[in-house]
Amino acid sequence: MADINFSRSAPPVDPAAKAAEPSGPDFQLIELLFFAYRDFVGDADQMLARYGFGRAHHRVLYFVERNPGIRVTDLLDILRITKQSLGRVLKQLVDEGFILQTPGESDRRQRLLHATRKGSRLVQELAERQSQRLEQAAAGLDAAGRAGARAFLQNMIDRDAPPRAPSDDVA
Amino acid sequence: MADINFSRSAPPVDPAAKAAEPSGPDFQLIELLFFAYRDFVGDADQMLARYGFGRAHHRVLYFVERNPGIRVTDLLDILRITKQSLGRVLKQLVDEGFILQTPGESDRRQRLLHATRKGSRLVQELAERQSQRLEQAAAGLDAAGRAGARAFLQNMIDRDAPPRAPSDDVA
DNA sequence: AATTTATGTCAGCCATATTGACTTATTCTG
DNA sequence: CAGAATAAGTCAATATGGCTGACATAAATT
Repeated sequence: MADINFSRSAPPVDPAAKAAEPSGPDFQLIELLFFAYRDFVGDADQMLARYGFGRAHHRVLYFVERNPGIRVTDLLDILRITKQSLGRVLKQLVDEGFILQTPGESDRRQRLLHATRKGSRLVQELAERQSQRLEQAAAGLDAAGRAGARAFLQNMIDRDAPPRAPSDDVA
Repeated sequence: MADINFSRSAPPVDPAAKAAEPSGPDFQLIELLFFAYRDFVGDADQMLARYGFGRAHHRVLYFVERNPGIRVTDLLDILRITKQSLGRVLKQLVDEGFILQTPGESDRRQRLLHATRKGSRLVQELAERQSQRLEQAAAGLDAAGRAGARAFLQNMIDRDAPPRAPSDDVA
């Protein structure tokens, strides 16, 4: 694969060519994000396959573990998927004992979601593997660099949760 | 959605709680990556929909634009998909005049790929929109922070392109 | 009592990816 | 040169994870 222009090989951008500012889009950074995220989720994909799960299961289980007792509606808002899409993977996670549903105390229509011990353990395993990659990536950086990386990602996120049309799906 | 534990709302991690180190996986950073990447690709998705394209088309067109004259095999190696998957979107991009195929000069089995002017223009538009988000995210950072963000992403990427089994698909 | 809300479900469709099996050119090699 | 290897393409079937639309049920609200 001679002379392919992506991150793993020679950097396409000469760091010394700083003079002419109107250099257009930062292709290097765009590619960095693409490859970094791919490898990042790839870690989890491998482990999930051993359970017969996919990324969708990971996301659901993750946010349930991180938000114990979350309502279905709120989970849908975080994931930004439809309840039909959620339903399929959630059912599997419940059937296989990774998530538990309990009726809401004040509102018994709710089916509040909790990770079981088994579910928590899986989330933990997955997070540890992903965190390992993140720690190694941060290892070469000083405090300012690490803070910068975190702040950069934080700033990339839309401030205002893009408004849902008032009667979207949760109608 | 009271008290949901994700990046947009109150940070789950108290920055002052620095004492006990064995704090486990960095959930905050994991979530930051998830939401940041989602919004990042969301920008492109919107524009692509106007052309009847999806993310797969974007990736193909992007790497062709960035690697003019690339061979199909090398594109497959970058994208890490099968030629059948590539075939579908590549055909559309060629049929609709975004990509051009030219026979290799020394090896006429090759169908070297080039973005047409139309294709380049679309890549540019998409990259500008994505770059705008990246620039805004970097705007609040000093030089050290920006360098840190870039280095962090770079370090997240697997050094060694994970070895393909010697006769994987390109058989 | 009527309406709204929270949740779930059926059916069908789309986009993207996979495996496996073959075909057609063309190049390389013994 | 004959045969093997390589570059590319194609057909068919399947999986995953999304989507829309149409309903159903139970519980809460008005």
